[in-house]
Amino acid sequence: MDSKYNALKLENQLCFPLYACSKEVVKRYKPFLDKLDLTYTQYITMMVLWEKNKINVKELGDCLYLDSGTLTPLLKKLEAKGYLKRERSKNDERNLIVTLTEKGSALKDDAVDVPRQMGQCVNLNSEEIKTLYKLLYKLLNNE
Amino acid sequence: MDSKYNALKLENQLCFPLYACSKEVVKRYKPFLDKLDLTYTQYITMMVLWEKNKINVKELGDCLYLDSGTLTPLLKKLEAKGYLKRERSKNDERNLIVTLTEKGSALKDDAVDVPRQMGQCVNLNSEEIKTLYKLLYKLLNNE
DNA sequence: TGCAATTCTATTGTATACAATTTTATTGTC
DNA sequence: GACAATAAAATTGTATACAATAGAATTGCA
Repeated sequence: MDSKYNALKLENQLCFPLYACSKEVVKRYKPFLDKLDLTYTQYITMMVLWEKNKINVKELGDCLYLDSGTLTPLLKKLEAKGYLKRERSKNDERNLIVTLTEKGSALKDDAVDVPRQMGQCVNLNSEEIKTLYKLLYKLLNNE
Repeated sequence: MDSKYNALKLENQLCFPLYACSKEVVKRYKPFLDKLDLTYTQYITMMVLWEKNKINVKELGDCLYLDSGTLTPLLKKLEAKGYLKRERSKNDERNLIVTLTEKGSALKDDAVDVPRQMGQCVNLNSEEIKTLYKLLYKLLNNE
């Protein structure tokens, strides 16, 4: 049953479970994030802001592995919801600085329970999670 | 430095490296798939067809974790490229059967080298790949 | 200083994803 | 056989992603 095409089978790919798993996990977030009126991408964007308070689009993109083509419309939506402000840097007008508003900051308290709730949707023990985490970052950074 | 917000840091999430890694790996496929004029999603769709030759949209969606909203336009594009045929089942007109064409079948020989080329873009040894693979499927199926 | 190269954000165009709904066909039940 | 329930695709609407390009500001250097 061995052929030169074996490597082309979906079940022999590493990429596919990665792709499918990523979508699946994002989907499991949905019920929790719906309550906050955030999409997954909006959620991880807010996460960065909760840590940094203020950041420009370039740095945000470096954190999230996203470019301005994705971030510009996303940040406009989060601004429309009142969670952040977008304004050009005084020092360098090329930079757009994103700042958390009061409302955006307050949302952090509503979100604080999401990671624990998600943890209960994942049937891996802490050892497995640690291993998976390390392998993913190794692959991501191609060390 | 410990606060109730620690769990909300991006670096403490499992979901994030999963999400970022999935996109990164798809991106590494691009140069190889460009030569075949296939996107990543089109590529994994063709993979299923190379194995099954003939399949309906529902089963294809079960294999790929995609629904008709994604698959219908994608299959129309692959049909336009001449790689497959789309026709209703005679037995049950609800089912749309997707069948590989000669041209689609021939593409398999051009694609056969892609997995090996991709393997060289991934800096994990075979043990790590096996571990990662198992953990991803465990998470995906939530066993 | 002048201006080419670079940097940063926004825009455009294409391709997913997926929830919700609609359309069409088939099944199950009385 | 009528018809409600179910099933499969397609459609609609919204939100990413990202390559390629454009536009504006800044930098570097002859």
